[in-house]
Amino acid sequence: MSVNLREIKREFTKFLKRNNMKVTQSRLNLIDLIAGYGKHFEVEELVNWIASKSDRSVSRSTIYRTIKLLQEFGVIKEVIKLNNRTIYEFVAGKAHHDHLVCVECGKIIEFVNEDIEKLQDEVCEDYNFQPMHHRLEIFGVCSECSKSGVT
Amino acid sequence: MSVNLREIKREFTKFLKRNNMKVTQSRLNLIDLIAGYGKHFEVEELVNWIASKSDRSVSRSTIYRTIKLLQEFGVIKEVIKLNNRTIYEFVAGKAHHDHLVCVECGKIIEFVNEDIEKLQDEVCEDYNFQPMHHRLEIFGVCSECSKSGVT
DNA sequence: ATGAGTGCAAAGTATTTGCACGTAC
DNA sequence: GTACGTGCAAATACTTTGCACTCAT
Repeated sequence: MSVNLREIKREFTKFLKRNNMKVTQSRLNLIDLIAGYGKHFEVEELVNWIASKSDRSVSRSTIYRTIKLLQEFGVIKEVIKLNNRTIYEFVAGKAHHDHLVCVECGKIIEFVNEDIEKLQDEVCEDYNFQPMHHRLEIFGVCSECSKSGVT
Repeated sequence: MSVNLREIKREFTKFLKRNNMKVTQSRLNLIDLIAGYGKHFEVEELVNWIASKSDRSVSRSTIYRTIKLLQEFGVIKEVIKLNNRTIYEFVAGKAHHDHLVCVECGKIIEFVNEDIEKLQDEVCEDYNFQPMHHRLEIFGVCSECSKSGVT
């Protein structure tokens, strides 16, 4: 499924105006770039990838600053926190999902489970807690690694 | 429920010997200290708290090094990763649980939900993924903060 | 006696920030 | 024209590491 980037940028533009922020090339470009990267990413990785493309450069600082905005706007999420690494994902147009993380090869598997979501909502109700977002990371060994590795 | 620290230290001693590591005062003390601290903690917090106690000092380096061992041994877990903070918990003797984190006041609420655990196992089976551990963080606003704050 | 553990200070990462300059409005 | 955004380099925060000394075995 490919999302409509034009639509996202139009909405992001509204979001920026609504918050009295400026609609800059960097900000709009970053949406294209992150969407173009097309997979889970870390900032360092993204910085290097963007630098490797001749056009539309965006500095590390602006990337950090814009990622925060895009998180507020809701198209990017911090999906994995492993050791001191932060792995982000462009989630626009995707159903909410959680992740299996292979500690051997680093592979990230996305899964959707409505029942888990429902149970979480129930827990929150029990505690009168208003959930904003959540992160479920299951760390383990993927099928390929458990096949090959004896460990 | 209060855990039997003596028993934990005895087991940790075995663990160290099994791994050809030395059973030092620092390592055993840290178990007492962390258990004595009695709540979720960050390293900086723990360092300061330990420094404030006159006896049994343990350096920051050793704390970091020992926390890793205690995680392997299984009595400590990284339960929350928020921004660039890592919050640990002494989990020995506690049933597995997950956390609600109030983004307003920082309060951490523990909850247990067997059904969520079961569903996670099912997901892992579906993907032939061998789970080792997981972390479920639900971020939101606790009952007290939603009462008081208009935001 | 010996090698692993400890504490310190230095180095390494990841992220944030001050400031001068550029650009959207 | 003005204020916000950007890029750079410096600063910060957290964690790891090299090394000399200490302690468990």
